[in-house]
Amino acid sequence: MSTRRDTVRRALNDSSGFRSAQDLYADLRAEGSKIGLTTVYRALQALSDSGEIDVLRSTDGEAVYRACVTDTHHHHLVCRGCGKAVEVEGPAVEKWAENVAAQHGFHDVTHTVEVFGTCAACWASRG
Amino acid sequence: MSTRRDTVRRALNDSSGFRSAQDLYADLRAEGSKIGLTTVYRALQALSDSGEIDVLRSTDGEAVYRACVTDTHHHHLVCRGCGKAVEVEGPAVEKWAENVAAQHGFHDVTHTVEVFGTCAACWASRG
DNA sequence: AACTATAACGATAACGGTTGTCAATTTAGT
DNA sequence: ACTAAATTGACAACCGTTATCGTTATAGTT
Repeated sequence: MSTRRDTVRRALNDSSGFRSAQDLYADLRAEGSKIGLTTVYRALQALSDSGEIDVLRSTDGEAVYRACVTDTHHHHLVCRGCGKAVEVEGPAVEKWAENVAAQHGFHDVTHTVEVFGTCAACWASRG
Repeated sequence: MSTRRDTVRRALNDSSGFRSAQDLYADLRAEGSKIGLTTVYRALQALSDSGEIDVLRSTDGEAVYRACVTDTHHHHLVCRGCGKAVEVEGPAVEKWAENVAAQHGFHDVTHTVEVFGTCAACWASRG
C-alpha cells in the first residue's frame, strides 16, 4: 500500500531543507505525477505522525516539512538563503533547558531550538 | 493618536503569556469596547513592527503575541497548561548557537528557543 | 480470472485565520 | 468651524489547510 506516501517521502528526501506541502505538490506535478494536493497533505501528515519527518511553521503560518537523517533528538541549523539544513546536536542546550525549567518548578519539559544563518556558499555569492 | 493601539497594548500587558489576535479581540469586546477585529490586527502588527511585542506561530498556524518585560535578548519558558510565560536568559545557549554556526561556516546567526513545560501550579492541580 | 471488501485517491467544497478594500468617522492643524 | 490626513471597522477576498464524497486501485478469496 501507499505508493503515494513513498512518492512524497522521496520528494522530501530529494530536497534538503524546508518544503511546504504546496512546494512538494508543485515538484511532483512538474515531474509528471498525477498526484492530488489532498494526498500530499495526507501523506505529510501520516509521515509526521509516525515521526519520520519534522513539521514546523514558517513565520507566515505555512507548515513546512523536513526529512531528518538521524532519529535521535537534534536541532537544525538552517540557511536563510538556500534553505539547506544541517542537523546538529547540543547537549549544552538540553541541559540548560532542563535546568532553567527545574529552577522555575516546571515539569515535563520539551523545547524547540532553531538556528538561522547564512551558509558559506550563500555568503560568498552575495557578499 | 492611536488610542486603539494603546488599548490593544494594555490588553496584551494585562494577560501574561500568549494571546492570539482573536483572543484579544474577544477580551476587548467582552469589556465593552467597540473595537473592530481589523484594528486589533493592525495594532498588533504595528506593535510587532516596532519591536514592542513578540510574535510567533502556534503549532496550528495561529499567530500568537506576547508582551515582553525586558528588552534585552531572552527566551521563554512557557506553561502548556495555563500559558503563563517566564522570561529567561541563556548565555550558554547563545554561545552554543554561535559556535555551532561557526563550525559549519554560517554567518549572521540568529536563533529561536522556546522551552515548554507544565508549571508547578498546573502540575499540582492535575496530578 | 472474477468478485468483493477495504483502503487510497483526488476534485471540489468548506473552513478559519489573516489581509485588503473602502466608505465613514475621528483627529490635527489652521 | 473648516479642511486634509489619518484611523477605524464592516465586509469581502485570500490562502493554506481540512472535510466530503464519489471513484479507483488494492488484497484476499474462490
